[in-house]
Amino acid sequence: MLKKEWDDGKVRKFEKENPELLGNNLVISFLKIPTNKNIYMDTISNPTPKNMKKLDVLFKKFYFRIRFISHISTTLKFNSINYDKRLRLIQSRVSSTLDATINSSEGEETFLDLLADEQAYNFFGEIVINDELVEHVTCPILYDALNTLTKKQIEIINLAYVNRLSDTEIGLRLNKTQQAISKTHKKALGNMLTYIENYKNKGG
DNA sequence: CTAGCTGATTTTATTAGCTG
DNA sequence: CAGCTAATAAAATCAGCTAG
Repeated sequence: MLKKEWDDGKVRKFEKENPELLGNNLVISFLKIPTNKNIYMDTISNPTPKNMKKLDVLFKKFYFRIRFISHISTTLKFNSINYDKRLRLIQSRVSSTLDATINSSEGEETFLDLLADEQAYNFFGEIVINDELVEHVTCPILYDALNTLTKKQIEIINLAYVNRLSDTEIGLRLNKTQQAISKTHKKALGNMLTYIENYKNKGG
């Protein structure tokens, strides 16, 4: 490659006449990149429209990149802060229920620990999805309590807690009114509670 | 952008009364 | 007693808005 024929005098003159431009942090960063510096020297030494255009395009690209990175960086920071905020908010709202600790024969655990994963793996490593709540329950008392319910009650409990349907949706599926579902649902929970309380009172 | 407020709408719970 | 309905009360959710 030919040695650059730069006019040092012209460059010095230009820099003397434009101290603000050359003092600009963005311009300083731009000129730190060798390719940019070369085009800059070319353009000052030989300011043809072609050279000027080249330098202009190069600087625009450089500027866009800086702005883009800055934008992405700000967005990421902003989003991560909000994500964290939201997480803490959700945590503060639900912590009193499933995260509450209870005493069991296996020491201290939370209500969340009593629930098994929705997805379990069988002997062959295949995912098995159960649609029966009993299959998800690992707490023996809860398991027994579930088994005291009527067929209808179990059906509604399954649809409500496994299929995540609302009372209205269950009613549509079973051809019953929402109120009927709500009543049976409540009755089922009440029956289970009675069973568990009786078990505890007997010294379980 | 989020939290918080408000009014509208939807969902859930309760009640009274009926049937098998 | 279990299970159902209609009417209605209560609670939860949503959409739109504002202040910080």
